[in-house]
Amino acid sequence: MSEVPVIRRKRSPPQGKGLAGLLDVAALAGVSTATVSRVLNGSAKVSKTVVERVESACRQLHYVPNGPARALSSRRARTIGAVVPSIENAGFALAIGSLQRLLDASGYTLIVASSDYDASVELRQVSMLMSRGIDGLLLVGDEHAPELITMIEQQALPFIETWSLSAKNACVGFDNAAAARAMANYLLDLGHVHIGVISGRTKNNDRASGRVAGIRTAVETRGLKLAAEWMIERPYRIGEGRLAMRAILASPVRPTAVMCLNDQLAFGALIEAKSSGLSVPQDISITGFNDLDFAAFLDPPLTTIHVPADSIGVAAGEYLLARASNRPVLRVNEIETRLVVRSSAGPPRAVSRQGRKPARI
Amino acid sequence: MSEVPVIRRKRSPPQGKGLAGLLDVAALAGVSTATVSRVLNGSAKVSKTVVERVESACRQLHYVPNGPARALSSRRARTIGAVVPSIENAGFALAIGSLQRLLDASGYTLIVASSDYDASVELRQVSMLMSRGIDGLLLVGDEHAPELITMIEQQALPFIETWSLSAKNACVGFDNAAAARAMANYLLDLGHVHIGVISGRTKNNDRASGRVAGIRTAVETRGLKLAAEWMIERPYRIGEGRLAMRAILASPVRPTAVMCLNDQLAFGALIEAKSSGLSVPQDISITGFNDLDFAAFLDPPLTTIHVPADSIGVAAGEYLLARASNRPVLRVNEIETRLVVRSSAGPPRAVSRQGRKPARI
DNA sequence: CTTGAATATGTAAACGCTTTCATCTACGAT
DNA sequence: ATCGTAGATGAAAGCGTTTACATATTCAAG
Repeated sequence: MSEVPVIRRKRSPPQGKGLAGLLDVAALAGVSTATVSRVLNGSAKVSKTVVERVESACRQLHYVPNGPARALSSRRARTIGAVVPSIENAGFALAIGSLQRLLDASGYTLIVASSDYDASVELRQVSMLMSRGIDGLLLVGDEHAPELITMIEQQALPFIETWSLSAKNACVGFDNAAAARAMANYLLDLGHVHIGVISGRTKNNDRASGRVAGIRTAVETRGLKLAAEWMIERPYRIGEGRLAMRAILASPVRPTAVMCLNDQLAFGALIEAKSSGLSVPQDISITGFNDLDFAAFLDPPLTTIHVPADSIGVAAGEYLLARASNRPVLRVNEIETRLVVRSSAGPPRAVSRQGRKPARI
Repeated sequence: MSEVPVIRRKRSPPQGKGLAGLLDVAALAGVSTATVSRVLNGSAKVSKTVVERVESACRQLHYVPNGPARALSSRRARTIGAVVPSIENAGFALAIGSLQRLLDASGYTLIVASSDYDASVELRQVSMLMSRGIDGLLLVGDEHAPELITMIEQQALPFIETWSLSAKNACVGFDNAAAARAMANYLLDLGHVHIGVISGRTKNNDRASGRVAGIRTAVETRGLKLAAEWMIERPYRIGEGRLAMRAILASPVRPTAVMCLNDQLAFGALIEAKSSGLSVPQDISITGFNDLDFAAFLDPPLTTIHVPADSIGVAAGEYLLARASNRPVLRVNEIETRLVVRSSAGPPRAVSRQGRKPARI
């Protein structure tokens, strides 16, 4: 019951192992830890001589600041989180890459997680990121688990949605419906009447469903309609595009154009069309979406919608950084997409209602 | 000069804003913070009733643990860092994706940074990751800035190198030279004598240089040699592969086979060969490396080396996780690659020393 | 019974920083 | 001289957890 508390230790060998801590730097430089911190963060005026002493001490000791301690003490993690459907998807990889570079240049770190197009996984990932401590969050799309937004707002975490436009949340993206509509109109203008659609999964995916809706609008505006048997939904992969095209070609009446809502699907569709003896675009027109690196190199080069994924990443990063330092921001940042006309789409041969026998399974 | 220290505050409104802290949970559950912590981490036996009270309190308060505080206190960040040359490269994206999923399942977070194939950037990124607090590190290749390894070892940070095999560091990868040698031998066995090589940048890149070395070995073993004018080094991109092929085809004498050390380059090379009127593989054989998703869909399908990038990610993750919990590990984990024979390579037409006029530009 | 493990829980000291105050100098204005 | 003020630095209180150590409590064995 002594009054004197037991001092357990006050660190003498620098930081357990052999790592220098702020205290060691301060001691070497002959100043207080407060001053060292000020020098390191530039958070207050410090005399020139002291700055030099501190910097040299840091160098001598190979001082490496302790992130968690900094985060805990300053209540800022200098970290941004991002949850994308799949990092393996080239578009997202591009955006993430550019975002990462941008953040890095500002001393921020990026943590990426993927939801695999599953809203509940997304929710889990976000809560994990939040408990990790992040100063901002990037999400893809405007369709999430209901608790998601609540949770984010409850903690007052700045966040931005990407790839779509949102009616109420901050966002950087484009009007998926409008872009797809533009492509559909392009085909309609060429004279196509029978249009097939190979889309990505539309569940929990406003980009995919928006694009389909856009096409539908365009088509119906002209008094036409989309045939259900030519509407196929598949994961975004080349092989899947191929299978989807095969199914479409097997239908008794074939469309004269097939819109793929992603370049991978278009790649597969193209392969299948060619390998079943059709020539593109004479026998069938095929279009893509995204304008990935390979699109221009396909045979024939793919007519597609160019989406500047890297700009999305950069814009999202700038927004988040601005929010992190309380700078003013625009809620909506519309990114421009454009129809890239190459040669995988052309006018239909005629009102081709051909009766050729279906392609081989 | 009073003896009684001034108590500045002891938090009453839960955690500044409105976020519940451990203290709040403890209060609600009627236990100490230590017990709550024990329940949350399962780090010690706690009676059933208490566990329930605590869990319910957590739920009621929407308690979200504070990562930085945890990391600081426990000295474990539950975070793994990875520095890859470029996240935009499909191979790395694949590996990172599978690594991320694996770590996620174990409650770990992944932080990815990219070095852009630059050793000094890599060094910077690693030191940034270290100051962020990581429990393990994934690196690509066995060639780094000299200070890098020193720095890592000084902090006793577990790390693993990937994609190559290392003589001294932990690694999961394959023998790049051997894989490329196998491909070269395949071509040599087909009868090719004049072989061109389109490789990635070999500077600071032991994978690329290893592959080139492997080819050289194979060729020289047969008493042949690689012609310098058919050896081109370019960034890993389709367009670059095309340009490289164009240059090779412009040389007075053309090789009968061109080995591309990456599928993107092969893609470009293929396009160029075809568009300059050559048929593949009759006029010229082309091979790739990596077996990316599109390889099987090119025309003709690409003969390439299959590299299971996702397995590399998983194996690296398992290693790091094992190290993090002091489980035993193997230093070297050799991943199997295999030659995938498709149809972009075949026997040379003859001892083709054709004098056709060079392709355009 | 007493003693001693074993078990369950509480207390409070770190963890390595940032940041609020307080202190101390200098120096120009009065 | 005296005071006020601005600028530079130091002292120490947190930040929200984990965890070593201390403190009951329980129960079997001696």
